[in-house]
Amino acid sequence: MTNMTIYDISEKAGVSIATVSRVLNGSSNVSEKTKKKVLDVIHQYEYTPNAFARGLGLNSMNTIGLLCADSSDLYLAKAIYNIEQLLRQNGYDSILCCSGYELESKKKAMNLLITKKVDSVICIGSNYIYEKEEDNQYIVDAAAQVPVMLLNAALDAPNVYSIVSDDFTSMYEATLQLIHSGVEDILYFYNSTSYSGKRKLAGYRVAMEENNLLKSGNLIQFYTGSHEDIHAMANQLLKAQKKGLKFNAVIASDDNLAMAALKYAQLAGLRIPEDFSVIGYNNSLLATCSNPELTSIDNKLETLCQHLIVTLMGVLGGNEMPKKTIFSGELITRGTTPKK
Amino acid sequence: MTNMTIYDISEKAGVSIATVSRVLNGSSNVSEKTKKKVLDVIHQYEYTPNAFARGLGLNSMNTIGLLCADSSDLYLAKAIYNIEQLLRQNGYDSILCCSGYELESKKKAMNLLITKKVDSVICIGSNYIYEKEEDNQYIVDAAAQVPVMLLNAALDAPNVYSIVSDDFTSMYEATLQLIHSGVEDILYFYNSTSYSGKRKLAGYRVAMEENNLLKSGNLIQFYTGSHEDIHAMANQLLKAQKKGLKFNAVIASDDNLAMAALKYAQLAGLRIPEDFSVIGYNNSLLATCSNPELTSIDNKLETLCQHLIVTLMGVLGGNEMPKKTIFSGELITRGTTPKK
DNA sequence: TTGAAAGCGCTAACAC
DNA sequence: GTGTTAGCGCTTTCAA
Repeated sequence: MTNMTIYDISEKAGVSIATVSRVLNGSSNVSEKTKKKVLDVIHQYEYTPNAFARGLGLNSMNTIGLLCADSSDLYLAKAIYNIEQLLRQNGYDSILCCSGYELESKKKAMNLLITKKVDSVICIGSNYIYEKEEDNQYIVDAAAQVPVMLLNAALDAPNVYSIVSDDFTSMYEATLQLIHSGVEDILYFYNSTSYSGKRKLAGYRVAMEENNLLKSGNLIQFYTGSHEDIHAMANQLLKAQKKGLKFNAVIASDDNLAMAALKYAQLAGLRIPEDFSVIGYNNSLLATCSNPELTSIDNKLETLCQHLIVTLMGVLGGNEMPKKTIFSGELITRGTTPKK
Repeated sequence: MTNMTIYDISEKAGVSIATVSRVLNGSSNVSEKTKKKVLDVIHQYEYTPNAFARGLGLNSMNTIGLLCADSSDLYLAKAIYNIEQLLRQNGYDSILCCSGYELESKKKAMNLLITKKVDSVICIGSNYIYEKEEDNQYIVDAAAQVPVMLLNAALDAPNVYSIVSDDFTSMYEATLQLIHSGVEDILYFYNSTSYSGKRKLAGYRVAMEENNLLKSGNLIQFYTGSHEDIHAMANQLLKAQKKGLKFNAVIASDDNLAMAALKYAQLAGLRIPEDFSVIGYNNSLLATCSNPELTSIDNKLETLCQHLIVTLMGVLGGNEMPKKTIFSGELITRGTTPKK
């Protein structure tokens, strides 16, 4: 029998609703005898408390809001999965909201989550933080209500906690390594000016400039099309080459773009890695699918997620927690870069 | 100012809470004048109704539960994304639960959703339906409470609605086409015995048997490892070949497995498609990443999702809706199969 | 250790 | 067209 109330149970068990409530919430002030009596009835009727009523009283549903631009993005999807699991292990449920990439729709999604009385919201992906300070106001506003966790992005504001991978250093070192192996005309291929997007670009840029290799601004190529349209990406590289741009390597801000670089090389008849090198980012499934397999930067997503949840649980538990945590990435060398 | 109640608003606007409630819910029985007055106050104070209180009264939160085994699966993630968007367009929110692949954890996740008083639950992916009838009881039980929607799976039970792609026919025709182009030793590579998994296998099997080509049971290879471990998959094929199994084509039950087949061909030094053909399933991002690009079956995920939502909205609106809807897939021919 | 009762914020039936 | 009021099911003081 379902849809029973606490009154039904109290009646069947011959106690008051307060006692039932105490048993339900594990209060210590109940005698073992009555506790057992109540529990028996509860199990017998498979009673489960009404979450709304509980929420109304407590103003919380033990639910965390998950915000992500696009759950079909390989990287974000993986993050969602990890976070979801970890939350459940900690007794929390999650509500997912796919907000899309526009600021306005992000604001809307954020509000929706807040309306739902989530205990915190986790922004998954660096695209939630913008360059202009004013564009991040919606995060600050939300943080006035509940703690806001940022995965792969950072913002210095009250009640906002950032967990990031050190994209700058990862990219810097990957670029340097490629340079040291003798490759000089390295094109940077990216599609996001988000927090992490800028950090990555900076890592590449600094490494190149330190070696006086950033000869042309065209070596930095921004792609604006669909995240899944490998052909469009590859065409952009092809076009750049036809315009006379010289490059014999591509460092990409994600593995999708790197796949396109591989495709470009194939169309241009270049041998990998002899004539042409490619480095991706995220170390996703794509990296082991391609031929040759893709050298890619692993930014330790699982570690980030774990730490995010640890931090969140600390915050919800009323503890002082670090406002920003930084992890290091790691270059996974495979077949698209020259062997040392 | 946040955390205001309907009482605060009614006071400021000089009306009763009932009138505020009416304005909130768009009831027609309010004069334009008072309506505007109330709306002004609401906007001024940025008041938003408490979702719990509303839920308590209505016993609904306009929320749909999404059940999916693993949101990091490329295919499932895409489905989630589509469904999420469509639901929001229809004024519904969604709660995602990643259940994992074990029956027990699926039952738990299903119960959690029901406890949350969702208005319906959508099971995303064929793995929610099992061969044994008793293993599907949890679906039947859930359907006693709220309508259950099945994406890519089917179950004949009250209040359960199935939206499926005709996997049997898709696979049958793809196999036939490969046979007609002169390929005979076709290996079937799969990793799921779910509803749709069985239908796909059957399509292959019938096509092969009709042509007397299913010479060895070993031509049907079941893979049990991780969905993401391309190397393990490829190794299984390599091992089969070394054991003397003869095959010059692989039809896979998803694109991941097909990627592994491509990798196998490369390791075995086979030319594609001259010596070796591959057909995948899902027409995912992977299909355009590989080299050569993968011939794959598109099962029209977006169409399925759209129809699922249309059906769900019908059901929630109290209309009679079809219990089972079937769509056709389409073979997208690319570089891994012989040109006609 | 237990019970009675006052909310929590909203909706909807009913009265005016 | 508007107001009054009785729930919705639970948690939590406060008394006993």
